Amino acid sequence: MAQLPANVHELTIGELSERSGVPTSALRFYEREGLIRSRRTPGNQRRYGREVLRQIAFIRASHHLGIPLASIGAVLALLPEGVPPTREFWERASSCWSEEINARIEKLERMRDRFTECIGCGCLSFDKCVLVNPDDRLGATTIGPKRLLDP
Amino acid sequence: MAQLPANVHELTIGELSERSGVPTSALRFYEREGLIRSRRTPGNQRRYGREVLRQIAFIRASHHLGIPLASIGAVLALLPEGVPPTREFWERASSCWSEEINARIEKLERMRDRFTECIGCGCLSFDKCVLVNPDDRLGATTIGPKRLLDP
DNA sequence: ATCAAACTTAAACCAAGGTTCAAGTCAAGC
DNA sequence: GCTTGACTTGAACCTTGGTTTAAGTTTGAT
Repeated sequence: MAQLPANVHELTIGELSERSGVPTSALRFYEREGLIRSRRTPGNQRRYGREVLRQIAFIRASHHLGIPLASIGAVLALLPEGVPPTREFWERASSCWSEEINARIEKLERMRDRFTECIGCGCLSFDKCVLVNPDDRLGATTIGPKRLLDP
Repeated sequence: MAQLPANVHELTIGELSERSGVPTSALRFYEREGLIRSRRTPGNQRRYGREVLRQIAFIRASHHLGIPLASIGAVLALLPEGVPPTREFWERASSCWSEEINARIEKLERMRDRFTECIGCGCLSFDKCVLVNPDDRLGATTIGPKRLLDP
């Protein structure tokens, strides 16, 4: 056996993977995409601080909500280095995602109703039906850290 | 100029594209995927019957709802050839999609609430939080023409 | 010093839903 | 019967969120 933690406060990628349940390949991917960071040993291996565990929890939960990684990354980029994020930070992030989800739910409901209506009236035509060729620029809400920056 | 319709009842791919607003590349793709069909001229060019317009309206509306093309194709495959589909057919398809959308909405609502709760209690940990590592096999509803076949 | 386990990288591959391109063929108006 | 725009095909490419593989390096216990 080898590769046990030299430093109690730092995790190898394997340990981080085991504790988080996220494959190492995904962890490296997250790092390439700028969602998490690591220190490197003199031999170029990754070492993670404990705060990364919570960040990964946030990534997974957010991603499971359907938030794109790029948006999650934009929020995590606001985290100051080293300093543990405040609870307020997570709460603001949460409300940010909630709004996003609410918008998505409303959009789905609207579309469902339109579709049923559209089928009901038998139109399903390119001229009249909003669903067939939607100019739905309204639904294009921006996901991002705006509301975190601007409380 | 060239390629005007030889037959009033048939459309070239360009005409179909123009009338439907769907690029020819997408129309060919739909055909490759089995969602629509075409007759061929002796010179191997596609000609479409007018009924295809309505099928494409259905495809676009369904797809805009977030239904995967494969599921849409499975429903369209039930259309008898040549015979114009009954209104009942579209209504059953509609209710099929509505159920799917409702399930998706409910799932989103559940997740939104869990996420807020999870952030609120400050857990966001791998052990306790359902969102971080969900065993959410319940949400894996099958989309398909089952309900159309089995009224 | 040695050894195996764990790590490193780049590159290829997957799904979905197409778009773009190259190279060649068809249809129709004149 | 020629020209020109519309059509044909296959193959490569795109995005997102990763996984897999190959080949090589580091770590730490013995």
